[in-house]
Amino acid sequence: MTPATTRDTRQRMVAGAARMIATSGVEAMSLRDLAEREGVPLGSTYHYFPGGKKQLVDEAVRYAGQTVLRLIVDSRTQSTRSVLRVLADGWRGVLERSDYRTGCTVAAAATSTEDQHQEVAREVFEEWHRALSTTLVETGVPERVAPGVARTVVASTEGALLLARATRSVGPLDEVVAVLTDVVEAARRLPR
Amino acid sequence: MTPATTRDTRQRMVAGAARMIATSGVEAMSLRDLAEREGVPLGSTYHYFPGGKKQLVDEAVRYAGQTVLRLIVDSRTQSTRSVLRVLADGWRGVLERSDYRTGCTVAAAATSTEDQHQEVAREVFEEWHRALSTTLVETGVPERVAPGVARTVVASTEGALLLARATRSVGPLDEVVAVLTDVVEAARRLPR
DNA sequence: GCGACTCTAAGACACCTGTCATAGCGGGCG
DNA sequence: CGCCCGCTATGACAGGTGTCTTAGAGTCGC
Repeated sequence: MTPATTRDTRQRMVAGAARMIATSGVEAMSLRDLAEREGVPLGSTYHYFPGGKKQLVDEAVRYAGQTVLRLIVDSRTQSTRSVLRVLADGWRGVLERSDYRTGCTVAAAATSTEDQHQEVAREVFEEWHRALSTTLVETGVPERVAPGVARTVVASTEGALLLARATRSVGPLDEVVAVLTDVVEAARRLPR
Repeated sequence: MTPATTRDTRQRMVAGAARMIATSGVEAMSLRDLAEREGVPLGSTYHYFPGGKKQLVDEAVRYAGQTVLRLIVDSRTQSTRSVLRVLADGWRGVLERSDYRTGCTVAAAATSTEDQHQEVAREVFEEWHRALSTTLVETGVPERVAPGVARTVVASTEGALLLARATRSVGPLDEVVAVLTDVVEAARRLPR
């Protein structure tokens, strides 16, 4: 076996924390629960994360952010499916796999009481927005309106996720994506 | 003095809880903090709310929901300002008064770990959606597309609120409302 | 005035939280 | 082999949480 234990345990904690945060929120995520659920010792938490829970949360949020960012960036090459569809399918999977209990890790960080986590959430949201803007421009949306449309896509996706969790159905997500698709199509027809 | 103490103290707790939930989330809202901040005795909590924290939270969420619902319904009469502007101005006030720390009580309930609170959030969201749908239809949006547009308005407003908090600026709210306005206008031009 | 009842005051209870210290296992390197 | 060091295991600590009890103050109607 490779000396993968270290990286492995650490990575497992980050991924597990991301999921738990997306389900319960930052404050309600307990280190004991996480350690138990991931089968790692609680005592080791401060070995891997000397900064304690705050550091672990920040890394989890960045990790979750990168996962979504990759979705957005990768969608640029597969021209058959639009960014909207890729995003919607990704979130649909998260919702269905968790029985509509898990949402967005970054959104949870944004509503944390800790300023530090809100700041990280801000940075991730900004990354998403930039990538989305670029993608939209590349698919024919005028540069002038792309930022506003991209912001709306980010916002309404997060909102739809919220409604989907409360409703325990993907309905809201589908409805919102349908409207959003029209918005992007209309934007593409605008004069450059 | 009128015997307003009872109603007063109770009402103060509900309103205070709504604000604290919108700021810190359901789980992070502490009954001790609330009692101290509102100048009411902690011991009396279970006199007014025999169901404990859960009952208080549910009432706070319904109270916050009704406040927004009234905004939507009332906007029907004042024809000069569209629902979107009324909603945006309301949220802008909440954000600015709290230094971008307070969001939506109902959204906080929707991300709670307690199923009971998620259910209440669902009901409130549904109320908003119905009222908004009706308003949109009355202002010329075809009945066929109104539900989808209304859902998108609710979702993107919630999402914009999230982004505004993380960004500590009303920018996202304004951007989203601008796009949303175009969406509604376009919907009005659709064949009935 | 007096009884009844609403509300307050204070505190105790069990539980859970993040944090950290200390002792011990275990395997890779010299 | 023997040492060192990354990692684990265990448990303690202080502080915070929702909850509930018990005793007392205050006030209203009769």
